[in-house]
Amino acid sequence: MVRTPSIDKNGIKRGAWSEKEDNKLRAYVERFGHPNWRQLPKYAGLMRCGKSCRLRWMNYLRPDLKKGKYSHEEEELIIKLHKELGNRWSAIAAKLPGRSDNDVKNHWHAHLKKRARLTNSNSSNMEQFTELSISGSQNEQSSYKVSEHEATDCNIREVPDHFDTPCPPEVSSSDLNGMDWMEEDNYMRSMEQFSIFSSLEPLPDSFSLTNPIDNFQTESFDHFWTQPFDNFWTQPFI
DNA sequence: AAAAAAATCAACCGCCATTCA
DNA sequence: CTGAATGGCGGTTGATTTTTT
Repeated sequence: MVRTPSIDKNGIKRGAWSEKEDNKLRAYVERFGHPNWRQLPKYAGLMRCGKSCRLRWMNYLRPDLKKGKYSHEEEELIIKLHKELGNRWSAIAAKLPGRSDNDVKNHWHAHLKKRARLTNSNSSNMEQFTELSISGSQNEQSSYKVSEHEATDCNIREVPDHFDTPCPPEVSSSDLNGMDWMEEDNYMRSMEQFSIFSSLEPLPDSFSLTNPIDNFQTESFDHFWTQPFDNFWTQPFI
């Protein structure tokens, strides 16, 4: 159900995400946040575009995501909200804690569209509606099993708190093929960066002091920008 | 048992709104 | 004001799985 992994002409990886990539992205976002999605993959050691990283996080890795079957209440709410808001999936998803817009949209097209249409066109015929609801539920038994299985396989909460990727990504000469000097420099730096932060569990205080995100939260903007960038090359990004 | 059809859902694409220099 | 960069959104695709024939 996922697209075959491939690498495009710019060296950007596409298609299904591997567990290793998920771990890198999760570790990075949980530690440093995501103030800039476009820059993130470079510093997280991912050969993905920022858009792809954002999508993966929002629709799959976010720790508050709810997996598995939709409750009857959730489905009724989606139908009601869709009637009010139309195809504004993000607005609808915002009312359903733990559900992403993509997930809600998929569920609508797969399960609810037909039901909503029937409810609208034949709202007086409750018998027919009930019958369709029951057959829908039977179909969903199988999809629920799949979801449950997938959730067990991929559930973030099942993975130990400290993800198991202590080793930095390997750098081979083939990785550098086709890169100009600047890309190569950035890539090598990101590898170094990754190896630094992933090998420290937990990070020492001295590192967190130079973490720009922490500084943004605790120091004034001016104070932050007047600090010397002693270890500029090993900071995540600014 | 095999083939065909339908269902599923993660991922991609293109567009638009916002921000910032 | 303008244009580039970025984030976010909705529509669509396509590989895989499940169901039906």
